[in-house]
Amino acid sequence: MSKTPVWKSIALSLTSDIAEGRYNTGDQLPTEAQLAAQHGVNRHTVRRALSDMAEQGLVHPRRGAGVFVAARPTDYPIGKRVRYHKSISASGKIPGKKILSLTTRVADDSEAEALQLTPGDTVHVYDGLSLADGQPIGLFQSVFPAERLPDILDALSDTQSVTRALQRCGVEDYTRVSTRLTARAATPTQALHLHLTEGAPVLFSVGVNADTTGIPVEYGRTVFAGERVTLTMNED
Amino acid sequence: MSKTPVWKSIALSLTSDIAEGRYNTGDQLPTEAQLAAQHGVNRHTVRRALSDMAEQGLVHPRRGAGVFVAARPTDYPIGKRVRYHKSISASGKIPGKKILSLTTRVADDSEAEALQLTPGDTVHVYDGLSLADGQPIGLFQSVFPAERLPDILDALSDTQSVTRALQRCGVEDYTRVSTRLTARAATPTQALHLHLTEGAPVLFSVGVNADTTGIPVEYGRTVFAGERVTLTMNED
DNA sequence: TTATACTATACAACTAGACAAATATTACAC
DNA sequence: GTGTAATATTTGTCTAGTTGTATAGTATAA
Repeated sequence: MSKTPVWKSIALSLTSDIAEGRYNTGDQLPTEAQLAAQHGVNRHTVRRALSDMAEQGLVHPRRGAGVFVAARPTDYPIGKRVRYHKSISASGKIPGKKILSLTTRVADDSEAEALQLTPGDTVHVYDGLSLADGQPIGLFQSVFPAERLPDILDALSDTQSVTRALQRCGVEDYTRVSTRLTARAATPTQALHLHLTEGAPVLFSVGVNADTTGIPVEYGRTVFAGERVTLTMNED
Repeated sequence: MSKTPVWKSIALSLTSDIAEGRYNTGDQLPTEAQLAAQHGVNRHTVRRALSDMAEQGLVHPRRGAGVFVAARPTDYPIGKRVRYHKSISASGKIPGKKILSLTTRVADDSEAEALQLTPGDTVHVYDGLSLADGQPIGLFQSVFPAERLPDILDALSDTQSVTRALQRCGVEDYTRVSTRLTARAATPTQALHLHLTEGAPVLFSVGVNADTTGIPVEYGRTVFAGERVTLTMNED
């Protein structure tokens, strides 16, 4: 899907550098070799970009000396509009949740490992959607050990809150043991739920919460709509 | 009557070659033409197999260069006191950094705010690439207050390490004050550096590090290759 | 008929390396 | 200091190889 040739994006980058005054008229640009290294590309690709700029009269090369800035571009590409993102706290206190399903089944391998269960143990699963101002921002799945928390599903359907449901099941307090994050492309199903186009960037988060004694009580996976969510971590 | 398509058996054959260690991560596979000749098929059939493997993240083609065996996703811990070099070595990979450019300029608004500077103050800027086993995993920009750390650029070009450069400039220790994360689509330039296709999901991270007295010393922005990086947050 | 799997060919885009030509820098004689 | 030769640096050019893409054709099974 990358229609723009590499050399063109390099030419654009250098052109905007000149336009922004990073290089002035008469200045020598970095050598072709340096530019190639900076952009992680072959020298010939840089030459292709420079020759394009030379044709436009922006730079003029001198063999043995270097490439020099000839003039300012009359018009240059301006940066794309910066989008404003809703800032969501990473602590999990997101206003508005919608229950998609509450089920009970056998734990799969990754769930068993995360919750320190033996294969074959059953788990309660909470699938849901996180909302902010009515807009979907996250699609999550919380997995709980059924033996430890037999009544968690009832508590969840009442409160819709993981924290309060756990409290009602005797887990006074819990802490986040681990969190892993990565960026992915939205699957069709995820795109549907999060009102995104297929392939849009999403934040994929996997985490485990444990009670005060260190025993895991929840294994959560969340897919955030990348364009609508910024996770903020404050260490204090 | 084997129903399995030819390209699939080729993909399986190559996959097992990789699994058996006949090709190691980072190795270049035989060229498409060679593989086509070896299997007695057309190059397009080989390409079909390779594109399937690329989708699974097993291999990573580079136009003009060849097809290379991809590395497993790298765990990248973030938290109060994480140091890139240590954390990557701990994951069994060889860490590296590549300096793209070292410059000095006036701070923009967001930088001034993050570093608690007054508008017009100058900053030193370190653009670079983070590597694990030679593969690019992150494209970063570190901004330092010039007045507080006048010699940081020399220290950086010597050590390539933010931690050691700061130490040499009198900052014995530092901690992460804040981190913000979101998912985005790779721009052409970012895709170029990180060896991704344009529009591939990337993790965008913005963070501030402060010294022991709480004064900001570094404002860092990083773009991680989503398919090669998992951020791990350890709460300690 | 229609879709599929594969073949065949051609060209574009990029990498890789080598060497030539022009220029800049340095060392040294005077 | 000045001029000159030697050396290093930088752009220009060439050849070759590799992946990406587009178009057209063929055999086969549903």
